[in-house]
Amino acid sequence: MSKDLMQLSKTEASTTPQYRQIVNSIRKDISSGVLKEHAPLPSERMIAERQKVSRMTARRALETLELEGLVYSEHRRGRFVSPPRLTYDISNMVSLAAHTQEQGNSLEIDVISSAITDADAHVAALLGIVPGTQLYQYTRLFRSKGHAIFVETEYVVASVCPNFLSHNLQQSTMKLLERHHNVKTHHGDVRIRMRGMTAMEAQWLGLQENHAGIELEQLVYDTNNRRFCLGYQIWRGELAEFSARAIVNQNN
Amino acid sequence: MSKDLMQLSKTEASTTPQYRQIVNSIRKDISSGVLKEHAPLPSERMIAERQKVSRMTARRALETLELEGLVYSEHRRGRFVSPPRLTYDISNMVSLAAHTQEQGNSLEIDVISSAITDADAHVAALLGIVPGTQLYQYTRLFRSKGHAIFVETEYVVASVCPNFLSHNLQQSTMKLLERHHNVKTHHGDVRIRMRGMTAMEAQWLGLQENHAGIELEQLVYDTNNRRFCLGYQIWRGELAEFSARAIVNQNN
DNA sequence: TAAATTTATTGGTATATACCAGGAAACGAG
DNA sequence: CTCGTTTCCTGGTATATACCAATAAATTTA
Repeated sequence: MSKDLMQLSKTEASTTPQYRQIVNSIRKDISSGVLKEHAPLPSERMIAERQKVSRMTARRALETLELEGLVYSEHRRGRFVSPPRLTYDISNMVSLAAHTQEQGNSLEIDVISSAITDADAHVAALLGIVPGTQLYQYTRLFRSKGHAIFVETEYVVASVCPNFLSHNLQQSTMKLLERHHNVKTHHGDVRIRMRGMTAMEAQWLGLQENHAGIELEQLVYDTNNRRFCLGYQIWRGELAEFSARAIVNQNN
Repeated sequence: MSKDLMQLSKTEASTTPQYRQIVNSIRKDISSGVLKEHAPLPSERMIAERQKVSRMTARRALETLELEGLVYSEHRRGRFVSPPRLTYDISNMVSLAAHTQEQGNSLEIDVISSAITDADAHVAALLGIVPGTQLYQYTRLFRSKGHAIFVETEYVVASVCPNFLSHNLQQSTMKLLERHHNVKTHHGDVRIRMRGMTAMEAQWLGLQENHAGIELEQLVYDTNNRRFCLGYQIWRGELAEFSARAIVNQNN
């Protein structure tokens, strides 16, 4: 046994699990720039063969990198290096698109569906309306440079904006409401939580079911302190970063 | 083949993967209350035997439930039902402990370590000080009803609060700074992101490496608009929910 | 050339097996 | 009754194998 190998056996080789050694090696390749953003990683079988491990071990290594957020997987296409996170200022509810473009990132919007629906118990409770009230509901996919970032579903109280769905929804809906329906956004109550994606959400984003995501719930109030919109964004967890400014309450 | 089985084969049995059927069945047990919060789930081997699947399949089912946030795993002890999330209002930087207790939840604080250190490049850049500046650094574990929730590491500029570490750190440090060092918190810049836990963090929280977590970074300013504290909280992802109020900027 | 088909590659699901290491409870000795 | 040891149970790591399903590229066909 060479001196080098003996060194290894005292440090990494013996104590660190094999799959974790693979993780470390790939992590190095990513941080050093050998693997650039959106570059495909070697496949499970490739790693298994080259590193002389079973495919399941290679797989475990790649899944670990996904958990860490360094890598994402497109369903049955392969795994790729995650790009840097997109920071979303939660104070900026009015025009995410414009703001993102200022940061130098493009932001494309696809309308997946739009419809008139009746409020179910959950939505009604949050919006403070009676169940059954008419709502406009629409789901949109947000992409940056062609890569899907998050999906948003919004529920708007229909009575405040007749014929709302006749607008082109590939733009800020808050601005639409202000311009055409005289609804001025005053503030929003925001909640952020982590959860796995549903089959549908994963499909929209081109990922696999249960991909780790961050949900952002927004309950939007107008200047008369009336709730008129409820929105749910589900972000690819590895891409999201939320920023906010917290002001300390004086009478504390 | 019985009529029941034929029904199944058209709906779940044939199309849905076995591990996902197990997931669904356990999910039902949780939502229906058969399995209560912190109750132990059946072990991998138990599920494998009872459902007549291999242990790896049972394991996959349990890992999926972890990803969904319904279940958490304590290192080599077993898996348990996640309790409801704890909501943390990010505007309330001053006294999380007091606020949490108002909600009816206890919050215990353990001091894991505390020391005097020199600012590294990263911390220095965020705090706007020169690298090497003296800092107080301490790490604390926050628990509710005995269950670990998150770990926090804070860096406080030493010059603003001489002998800070002589205080009992099992309380709000912002209040300590205000009371004893005349440092008044004015606001904080907060960032929230998802990431896997390091080996150390996982150990502190009694979880396994790479458990999905949410990191909350807080850069705290005093009333003179000077940055004096940088904090990192890493929450168990399945337990965290962050709330905030976003005020729309008038000149938008 | 354009459309349809075949083929190779990728990840997804699943089994059966083996050994290791940490935690907890049962047990036995002082 | 308490302290230390043993034993059992848990998840953690790892291999080797098999077949499926979706994608994408290569190839054939019209």
